[in-house]
Amino acid sequence: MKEGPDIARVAALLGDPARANMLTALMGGRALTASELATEAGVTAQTASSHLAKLQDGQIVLARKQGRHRYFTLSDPDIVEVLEALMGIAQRTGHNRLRTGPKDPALRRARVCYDHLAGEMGVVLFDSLLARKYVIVAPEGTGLSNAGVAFVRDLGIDLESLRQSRRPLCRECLDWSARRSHLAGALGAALLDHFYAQGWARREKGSRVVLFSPAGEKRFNDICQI
Amino acid sequence: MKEGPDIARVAALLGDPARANMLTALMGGRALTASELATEAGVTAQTASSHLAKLQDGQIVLARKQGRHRYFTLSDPDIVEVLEALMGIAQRTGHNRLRTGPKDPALRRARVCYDHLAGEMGVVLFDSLLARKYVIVAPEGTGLSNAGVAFVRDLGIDLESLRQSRRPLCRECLDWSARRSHLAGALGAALLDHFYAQGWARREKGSRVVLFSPAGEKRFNDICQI
DNA sequence: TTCATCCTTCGATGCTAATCGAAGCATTCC
DNA sequence: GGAATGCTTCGATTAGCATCGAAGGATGAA
Repeated sequence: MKEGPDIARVAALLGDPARANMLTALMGGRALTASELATEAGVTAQTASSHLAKLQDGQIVLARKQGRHRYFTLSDPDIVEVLEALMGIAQRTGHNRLRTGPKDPALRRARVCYDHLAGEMGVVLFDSLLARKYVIVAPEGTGLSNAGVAFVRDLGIDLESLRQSRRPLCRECLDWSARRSHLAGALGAALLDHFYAQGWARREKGSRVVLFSPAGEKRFNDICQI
Repeated sequence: MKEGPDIARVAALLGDPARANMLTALMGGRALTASELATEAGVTAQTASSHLAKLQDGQIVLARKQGRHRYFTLSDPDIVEVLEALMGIAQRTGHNRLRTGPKDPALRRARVCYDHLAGEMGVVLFDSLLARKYVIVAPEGTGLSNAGVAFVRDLGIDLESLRQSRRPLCRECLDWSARRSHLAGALGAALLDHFYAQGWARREKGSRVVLFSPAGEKRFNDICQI
């Protein structure tokens, strides 16, 4: 009644179906325009505009104007985490809007969580990095060991430029489908980019699914090998 | 639009002020009756009953009938985590319902997060356990090292009975005030109980604040000493 | 049994907010 | 310049839901 931050205002922002659809779409990581989000949410442009104003006011999304378009992104990694956590609860309590189809297993297998890899393959990757002590979880924050630095360099990823961003290099993100953590942060994003660049995987159009080619999956398993 | 669990239903449940007040009260960890929750939320018993039915239906809370009372608790550690995470966002975006008073600093210092210690002191405790490698964060779950087992035994805590519960022994929980993790799980709860039992600390009545006595804080610092 | 307490159900009310049509800016394209 | 596109503002409508009064079970106390 009297102490603590006000959950209700934030939760109410996420609690409208149209807004939730928009946010789920933004979990795909690409910046989307107001009209794309309107389509995703299944509402008209006017309605979407009103919703987006509220989300922006509540600092859930960021807007960037470019030409006559306005591109929206999620404002903060914490938002991404809360959304994934909410998905976990929704899932467990049987509130899913899945039309059970081929998408469902594929989503669990490998999907984009904003800009990094989630799903079973994301968890496998994270676990293998932890098991080899390439990634260390410490009180002052998760980070790379010396061996981890070498591993990332060997993959051909430019660590220096990653370190220059204000974004934390490594970050845990709880996975709603696997109920385990996967790797987020600048490195998480860079690894997924690497998979794309090497042609191991690509995004399925219009969804969060990440499709690995047979050869790509083999290479992926190789680098996860302990 | 078509894939992934339905965030909106869950978030909407948390997004009503009355329900959010109830849930915040339940973060105190004690089971509360329907009428207590009505008072916390500032609504009549009828209204509270309707809200509680929804929360129960959505599997956010559990009800246990005892005599003519119905006691409610949060249903799941994941719910606790989501609530704390939402508090973090609400806080950062300046949506707090704090009447800035002495409570605020005290809440940041030490408070109950369901049934374990949170706030600065909770974070200090967790960090010190990690630094001494008493608690190990591993892919297959957070756990106690042999040294950690000895440490806990020395405190006079019965580990065997803790292990017998289905609840995980160690668990990380993100702290909204410190933006760092503190220790949850059966051990987290047992440690806080220990602090109470030793007379080092007590609950402030009607709030989540944990008050350490000067002597108790000294003892607490001793056991956190590396 | 009778009364009191705790909680729920029912029904009515009222408010909030989502929605969309229509119109108005802003920007880009031709 | 004019037309087209992307987005926002305004206003009116509507639906959903929180709220509470009144009444009805259930449990425990006397």
